[in-house]
Amino acid sequence: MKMNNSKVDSLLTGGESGELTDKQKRIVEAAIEMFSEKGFAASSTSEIAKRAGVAEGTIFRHYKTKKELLLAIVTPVMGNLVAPFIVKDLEKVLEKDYEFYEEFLEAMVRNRQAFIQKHLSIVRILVQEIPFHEELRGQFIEHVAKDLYARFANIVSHFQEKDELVQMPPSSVVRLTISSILGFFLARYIFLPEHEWNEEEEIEMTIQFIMNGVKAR
Amino acid sequence: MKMNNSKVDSLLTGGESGELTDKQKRIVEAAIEMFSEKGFAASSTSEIAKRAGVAEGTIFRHYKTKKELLLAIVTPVMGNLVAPFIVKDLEKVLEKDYEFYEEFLEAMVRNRQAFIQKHLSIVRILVQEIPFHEELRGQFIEHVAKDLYARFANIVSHFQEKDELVQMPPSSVVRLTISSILGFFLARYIFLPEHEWNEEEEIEMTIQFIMNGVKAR
DNA sequence: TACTTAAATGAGTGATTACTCACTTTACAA
DNA sequence: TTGTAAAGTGAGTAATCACTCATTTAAGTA
Repeated sequence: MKMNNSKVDSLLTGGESGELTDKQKRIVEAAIEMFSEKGFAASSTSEIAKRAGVAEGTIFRHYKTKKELLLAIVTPVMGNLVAPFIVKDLEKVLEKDYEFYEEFLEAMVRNRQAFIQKHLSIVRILVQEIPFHEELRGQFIEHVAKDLYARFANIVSHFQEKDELVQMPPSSVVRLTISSILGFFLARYIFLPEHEWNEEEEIEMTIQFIMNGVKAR
Repeated sequence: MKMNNSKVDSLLTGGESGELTDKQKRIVEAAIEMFSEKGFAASSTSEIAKRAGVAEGTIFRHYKTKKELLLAIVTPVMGNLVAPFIVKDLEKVLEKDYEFYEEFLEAMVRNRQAFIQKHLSIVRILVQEIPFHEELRGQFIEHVAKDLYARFANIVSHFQEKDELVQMPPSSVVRLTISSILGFFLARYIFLPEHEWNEEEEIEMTIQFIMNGVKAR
């Protein structure tokens, strides 16, 4: 297996069962590969088993259904999408660490980019499967999108109060900021992954672009 | 059928066979619904036939394979994604109709938004299926992405020469512009379609945001 | 009206699928 | 070493799938 095992270790062992058995790891790894390459619906448990080097029945020893396997893979990653925003005493952290919105923005973009890079296949699965799975979409909206918007809006308010950002509904600043970043990440990682991207330059440019778009005038 | 038939008429009859028969139309409409709701792989020809009110074999009278049905649906729409940019004598059109990049941008965003709205289900299918179908992705890259970038870059150059836009590689301006718009459209139509969007306001805001990001300083 | 061609049908086909379960193998404790 | 529980296996199951094709129906022409 050429798979980078840190992908399995770092996020998928936080469950109630703790450590995954070797075979379970291989099942998860094979499923991650297949789901991201072919999509959930076009990936058969038979092929996942073959790829993992286990019997098909073994998959169902560990996961009741094929869908449960999918959810076990994407749920932790989805839960972590908002991670940088879940900080106690956010105001204090902002005051201490980020004098300007630009600094916060840069830290956040780089942090999320590193996260995406690290869990690329799983993020791909998430993006690709959300339109087709009600429970996934429901979770995404309730536990990611809403939370992200609310917390991010607080951050924007913080910098608006320092007259750093343009006076506009915070949720609008959030929406514009996220759209730009999302548009870049999706093109970069989902739609045109083979394109030659100068990542560093694109990130820098995106941040400047966003800053020019939302700074106080 | 509650389906708006203009979706079938306006883009899917330009083929070599001209008019579609009534049953063919119903097959296409049912397939559009199913593919966009469930994805290609999870949509069965049996269910498409049932939804269209025809026998399953009828699908294969008109389309050799299920994949051919998919391609017949998305290919015309994909070909039209670049339509606004395929104009003879582009320079003359720009000089005559668009004094500022902002005017061009607004016209283009509204035009594409109207197009997406009109062919929403098909655009959804396209976006959802591109990661899984090599030929789709190949076509998208060769006939849409590259063309769009090249032509858009010419447009940006045009306005840069008028000192209207910041001096930066045209392809970068294109990338930033498209990322913002793409991010908005994807959130609006694919990831969070149930959210209450004030479309007019969001478009206006997005255009101002982009202009602030790329206008000459 | 009869004949021919085209369109549509639906039963059938071989393959594939998610999952089950009887059996086998492995791991652990006494 | 023996016994028990856990993990793993792979043949089998009922259902589903994309597609075929013999037959029926519909449409058009003379």
